[in-house]
Amino acid sequence: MIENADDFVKDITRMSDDFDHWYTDVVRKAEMADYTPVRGCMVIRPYGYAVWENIQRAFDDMIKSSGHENMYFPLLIPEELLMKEASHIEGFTPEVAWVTEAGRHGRLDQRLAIRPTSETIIGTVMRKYIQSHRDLPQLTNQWCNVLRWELRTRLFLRTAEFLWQEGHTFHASGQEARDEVDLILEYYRQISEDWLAIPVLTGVKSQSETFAGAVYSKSIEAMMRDGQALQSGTSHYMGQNFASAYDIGFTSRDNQRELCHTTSWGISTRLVGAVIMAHGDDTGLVMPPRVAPIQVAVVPIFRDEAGRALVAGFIEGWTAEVRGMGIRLRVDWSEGRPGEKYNRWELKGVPLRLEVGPRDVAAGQVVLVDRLSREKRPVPAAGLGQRLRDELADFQDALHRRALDFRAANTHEVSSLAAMVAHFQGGTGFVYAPWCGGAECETRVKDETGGVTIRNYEPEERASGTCLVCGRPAVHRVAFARSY
RNA sequence: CGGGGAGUAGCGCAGUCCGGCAGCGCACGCGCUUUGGGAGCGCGGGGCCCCGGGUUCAAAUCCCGGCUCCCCGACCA
Repeated sequence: MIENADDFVKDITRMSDDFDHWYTDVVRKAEMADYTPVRGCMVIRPYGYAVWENIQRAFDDMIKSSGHENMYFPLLIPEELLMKEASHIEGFTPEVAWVTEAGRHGRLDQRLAIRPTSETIIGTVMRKYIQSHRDLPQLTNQWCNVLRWELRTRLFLRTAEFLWQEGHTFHASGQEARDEVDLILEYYRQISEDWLAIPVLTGVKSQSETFAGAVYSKSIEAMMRDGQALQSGTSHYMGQNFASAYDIGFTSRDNQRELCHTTSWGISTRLVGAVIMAHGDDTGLVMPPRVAPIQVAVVPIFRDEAGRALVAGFIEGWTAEVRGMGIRLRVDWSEGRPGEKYNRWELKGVPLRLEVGPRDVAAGQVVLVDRLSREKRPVPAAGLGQRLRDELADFQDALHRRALDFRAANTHEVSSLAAMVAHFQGGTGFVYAPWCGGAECETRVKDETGGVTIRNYEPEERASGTCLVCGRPAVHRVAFARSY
């Protein structure tokens, strides 16, 4: 591993040599995030945080358009509250951190959990606001941090503390709650595919991977460039499990006391890691334009003060127009040679670069370079804003198409456990197989392959053939993969 | 929580075995020359050698105790 301090591509471990080290090198050298003195906790640096902010904005707009409202709930959850829903406790207790002292003068009569997720406190609070069927549905969301004491951490993908949104909704009927789960899953698909250019499998999780306390969980599953799957968002139907444990009820139209049906759903800063691992290459990051903090980097080239002034005047001639079209453009006036800047912006994955020197000024043009092909194309300065807008849209599409092609090339189909095991001896990617629905067969695959699991499946899709493990009639066609 | 590795300048490391002036590369500051794919030369600043004890004339180095981080597994968004 090369770990020199200078922030250049020559110091990034090659992806093909060691994907894990490549990832860590890129995250740190592109100034996305870094380690801190706090165990398992990262600092998200401005360039990484800006990506998260863009994701936040996009998703926040989506949920508000369908009537969801943001709230904020306490970070600390009294032990008694956390402990009401049996399977939820079982799932989360191992990774919960506790506050057991409260300063010099404070007294705690019970310890307080630092939220690992907020079903318990939100349910407890929201029950006060739900009396009648007229109060439903309640469509709440909060943007916050949570803490889960993970033993093994990885920047963005798994840290003890992370940022996310958690939606929690309360409904009068099960059907309405199940529709909510599907609506949010569709939003997540759009965020991933339309904004991040990462194709995903949408579907339901097997029972063993269902959220602690849920009736069923759905997910979006993306493929990283090492062929491993990344669960990138989840949407859960809780049935009346939480409503029952926390007594979240309402009076129905015909004056009957009924329990709510609830959902919860979340996406996190893990999505930033997904962008890095789904699109990056040996040169560094590749940012999808729609969430790229900088969409166009301009590198001025000049020899002396006179040249500098000439180039500066030329650039000023069109930056206002470009920015006015909502394009995030940055002119790099920092010291340093052009070559150094080319490499820095490529490392950071900026989709488009404009090189502008005296020759270009004379010709009334700029040299356009895109991060995918890295070919140099002269384009006229006249109408540059529209040209850049088109190029960014094309780039977004090309990146998505590349990811689709990559996934297709790394997706396979098998019909027997032997074939599954053989594939994952050295192989990666998604492997579809018919499955009977039995947990034992799922476990068997995991044991025999050393960790391959069912990512998700389309519940409506009926499988033909027989279960890859037990040979009984198959019920579902499911996607298997190694996952993060 | 098991196994492994590492804490020395902002970053990456050598020095530790065999005790004896605190080093190298990059980064950083200044000057000059440069600038269309990672510039060159010169000068310069910067240290709680992870923490606490012990041994010794003398400890980055040896001994004892502790802390932290990273990697690999099992667990997880």
